[in-house]
This record gives sequence, C-alpha cells and structure tokens, in this order.
Amino acid sequence: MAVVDSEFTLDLPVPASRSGAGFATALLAWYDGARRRLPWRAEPGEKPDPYRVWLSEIMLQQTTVETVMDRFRRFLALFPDVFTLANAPLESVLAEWAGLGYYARARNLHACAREVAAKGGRFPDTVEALARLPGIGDYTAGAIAAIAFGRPVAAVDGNVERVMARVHRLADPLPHAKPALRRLTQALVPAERAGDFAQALMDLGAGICQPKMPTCGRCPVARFCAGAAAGDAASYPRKVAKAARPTRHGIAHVAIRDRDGAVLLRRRPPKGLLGGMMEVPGSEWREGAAPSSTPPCPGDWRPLNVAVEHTFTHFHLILTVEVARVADFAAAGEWHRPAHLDQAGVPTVFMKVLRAAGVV
DNA sequence: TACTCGTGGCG
DNA sequence: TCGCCAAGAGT
Repeated sequence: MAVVDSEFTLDLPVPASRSGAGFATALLAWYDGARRRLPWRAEPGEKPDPYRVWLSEIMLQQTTVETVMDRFRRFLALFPDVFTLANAPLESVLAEWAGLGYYARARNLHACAREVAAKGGRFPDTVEALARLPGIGDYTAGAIAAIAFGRPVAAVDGNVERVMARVHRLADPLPHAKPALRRLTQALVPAERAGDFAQALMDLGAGICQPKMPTCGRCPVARFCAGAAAGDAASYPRKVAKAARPTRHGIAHVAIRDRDGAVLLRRRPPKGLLGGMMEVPGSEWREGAAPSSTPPCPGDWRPLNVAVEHTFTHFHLILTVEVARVADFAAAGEWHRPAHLDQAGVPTVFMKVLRAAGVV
C-alpha cells in the first residue's frame, strides 16, 4: 500500500487510502476549526474579493505571511481596487513595494492590473486565462481560480509540495517532481470547497507539516500519510543540491548635498536585478577585486571603514562605501532628502548603504 | 532546462 | 555563523 521509495512514475493509481474524499474531508474538518484569520482571507460565508486574493497571492510569493500582513494592508489602503492600481504610475507602485524584494512582481502586478482594468475590471475565472496574465504562473492561477472562484483545481506551492511528497513518500527530488506532485494534489481536490482545500493545505504546511519538524501527532491527515506511517516524513521532499553562491564586489558613492543633506540617487534600468528601483550610484558588481569607478560628482570622497554586505538569492555582495559632502550641482539623478527616503523606492541593499553612511 | 530574481528570520 | 526557508514566475 505504501508507495515504495523508488517509485518515480505516477501513472499508477493513487492508493485508495490516499485518494478521494477521505483526505479532503478530514483536512476540511480540521480547517474549519483551525483556519488562520488573515487580512486577505474571506471569513466563512463571505464572498472572496478576486482583487484581494490576487494581490495577496502575488505578495506572498516567496514571502512570509508575517511580512505580508502589514504590507498587504498598506498596499490595499493605497490601491484599494484594480482601477486605482492600473491608473497609478509604476513608480508609485515600486515605491510601495520597496523592501519586499522580487521587484518583477510589482512590475507584473501593475501590468496585470492594466490588462484587467482595460477589459472591464473583472479577473478571469479559469486557470488557463489567469495563467496568461503577467506575474501569474501555475501556482497563482490555481490559487486564484480555487480561492476566488471555487474552481476545483489544485494550487501547488512549496507547502503543498512538501505535504504531498510526505503523504506519498515520493523519492523523486524537487524540482523534477513538481509535475508529479501537481497531479497527486489534483487527484485529492474535492468538487466542493476547493478554495478552502487549497488554503487548508497551506495552513497545514505552515503550522503542522513544517519543513524541519513535522508534528505528525497533531496532523489531521496523518492516517493517510505514508511518511507519518514510516516515521520519516521530515526527510521529504528530497531536493537537488543547490549551487554555491559566489561573492561579488562593488563600490557605492554616497553624495550628500551640503545645502540640505539630500543624497543623490538614480533609477535603475527597468528590468533585471532591482529593475526600476532607485540606487546609490556606484560601480558594477563583479567577482574578484572591486572594480574602480568614477564618483558621480566632484568632491572629497572618503571610504568608510566598514563595508556593506548583502546576500541576494544567487550571489553575495560586498560594497565599499565612499562618502562626500558636495556642492549643489546638476547631476544625472535625483536628490532625495533623508526624511523622504522611505517613499523613494530604495531597495534594502541601498538602504544598508545609506545607513552605513549615516544618512538615515 | 537552468538560471535569474530580494529579503528577513530561524535553528 | 550560515544555509535553509517562505503562498514562484519569467526567460
């Protein structure tokens, strides 16, 4: 009955104990008593708002619930509906997104809002149509279709992958196992309450079937779980080893205007790393020795004693910071006063630079 | 397919 | 301290 460890294929029928209504019924019964109350989540009996569901799903991509809680409320207060968002300048959306990371999400969010608004303001209600919108991939399309529109489709995020890999004791490592895990999940989706089912799986993954310490003793679906039965749930899902992170070096020039303490910032190119966000002018970031760079304006440039370090997803960065108080002059960029830097759209790495320089 | 793309928290 | 992890998508 248990799926053997070497099983990679999914053409075999799902074992009866892990298929059909039993799993979903047990999970939903648990969810009815244990569901988290979250700002974007409709209360029982409430009709979900597709705009809020969509916004929350984008914001939650690779981002913790804890972080999103406050940011979601802030964002919704500024952009309460899809038309407000569509009509807002991209720069204001990026500024509000600053610090959240993965800024392509904000660019795609804005582009998606414009598409939806241009077609009347209603989000499509099928996985296929949703997945055609910018920033909406397989997971998010499923989540919106299920949560906002009740479609009986799977929403397979990292939580669900983990739960399913354990339930089935799947030996195939991620990311190769993703399509298999999607099919295994879809096979369990109930005809009714598909949105609750999706959210229940995520609550289960977040609260009980946690990455390093699953508490199978409190799990409502442990009796359906091969990993719980074998006592090795924590060893799933298997994953392929990740590549080592290289270190890049660079220089950042903090120009402080004598007159009022304003600092010189520039807008980065619209795509790529930190695309569209504001930056402190500086050198390129390269592996090996720090590249030389010309300051953005003349001045008495002095290096700080302490370098600024920041880790991105795929590389570590060490920035040497040089500071100068400079006279007012026409520079390629914008002068921002310290009091308003939190509204300028400065990503975290450059906020670290400004803190090191004593600007904020 | 494999790589790019942020940030903060935690064991 | 440091790798792992968090409601992934685009290319």
